[in-house]
Order: sequence, then C-alpha cells, then structure tokens
Amino acid sequence: MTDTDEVTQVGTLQEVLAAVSDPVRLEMVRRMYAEGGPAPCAQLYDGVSKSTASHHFKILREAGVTDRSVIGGQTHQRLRLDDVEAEYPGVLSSILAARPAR
Amino acid sequence: MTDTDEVTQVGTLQEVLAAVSDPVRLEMVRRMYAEGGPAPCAQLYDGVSKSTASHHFKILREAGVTDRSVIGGQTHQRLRLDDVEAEYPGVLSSILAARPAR
DNA sequence: ACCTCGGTTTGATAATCATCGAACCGAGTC
DNA sequence: GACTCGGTTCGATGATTATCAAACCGAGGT
Repeated sequence: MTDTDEVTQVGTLQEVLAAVSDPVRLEMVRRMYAEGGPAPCAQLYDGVSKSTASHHFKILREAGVTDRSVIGGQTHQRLRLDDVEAEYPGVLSSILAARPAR
Repeated sequence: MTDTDEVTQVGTLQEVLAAVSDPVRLEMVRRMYAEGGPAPCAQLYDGVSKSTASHHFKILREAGVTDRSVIGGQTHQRLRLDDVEAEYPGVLSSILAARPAR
C-alpha cells in the first residue's frame, strides 16, 4: 500500500538553498539521492535525535525538496529531484555532484 | 592603483550554500555578477545599513565567494565565479541562472 | 487489550545570526 | 589641521533556528 501526501509546490530558491545549507539536511538529501527512491526515515540521518530529524524532514518538505509517503505502514522520504530541477535547473544536481568531503 | 587582498581558498560547500541562502547576500552576488567585475560596495545592496552590508560582505568573502580590492581608494567587491565553479561546478552558475522572482 | 515500533508534535533551552547605531579608520580635499 | 566620504569594527538587541526530552499517535503484533 502506498499512501502519498498531497504534493506541494517547490519553494522559493531561498527556501531551497536554506534547506540544503544545513549539514544534517544536506546529508539527508544525499542519502535519499543515493537511495534512488522512497527511503525509511531511520537510515537518512545519524547523530541527532528522532525529533530533530523529524524537524529537518519537515523543513525539507516545506521547501518542496522532498516528499513523504507511507509504504506498508512505514513513513518514507523521497527526494523530489525532478521537480526541483524543473524549477531551478542544475541547482540541486550540481550540489549533489559536488564532492562532499573537505 | 589596484590593491587586492590576499586570496583565500573557496570555503566548504556548506559555507557557500549558507552564504547565498541569505536574501541580502544573494542579491549582492547577483549584482556583482551583473557588474562583471569589481563593483563599489554602495551599489550592491539597499534596504540595510552600512554596517549590516559590511557584515554580509565579510561572510561572502570568508566563504570564498567574493573578493575585495581597493581601486583608486574605493573598496570594491568582486564575484569569484570562476574559483567557485572550479571547486563546485555548476552550483553558483545555476543559482545565478535561476529566475529570481516568485 | 496491551505492547512495541516508527514518527510527529509540543514546549523549552541554547546557540546562531541579522540588524542597527556609534565609534573608528584611512585617504582625499580644502 | 579640519572635514568629508566610504568602509570596517564594536557592542548590543532581537529574531531565527537547531536541539532535545517527553508526550502523543497510528499501525501491527501478540
């Protein structure tokens, strides 16, 4: 069973940039991207508490960067790469392509 | 007479993203880009005080996104587009290409 | 009915950050 | 020297924001 939330618009460029400018959230985005599809929340972060993670998921969702869907009773997060690319071509993809380490 | 500050490294991806995620700073970056070269501080912002602007310039500089140089006694800011592109290809350019309004 | 499991919401706290005015500084100019 | 002009630095203040623990909630399982 797949139950998807109402799909919202991609946010402003500022919102998107602010969303990914947080290290915890960028890591989440990277992992969702690596996953290639809806991923259960648990494996998208570590180092922060459940509630903090949920807070970050919300910000990503409100910026239109991610989706939430319930698959088999479990909440999953999904990167809306295509939607963001359609709105701001190259922005998210180039960020994902950047070498992460420094 | 051109007097340029010591050139620093481009900062981490996080630093760059955080730098441009502020509306005032993104506008500064856009104007510098439009200028195509070193631009006097004054015409890179409006709506904030001199000291606030100076603060934002500093953050952009520390992120390695901009340069400071003194031309004929006047301080100028310059977008280090090539340097940032070399480090994180496509990131800054796609942000600049994004349609600003919403 | 009870319990666990995954996730969200609610306060609350602490830290970060944008903002300003005022003082300061260096280079010109008068 | 005195004065402006463009810019920076210094505190200080207020607003955001990241963080957590605790309470809560819905879906399954037993």
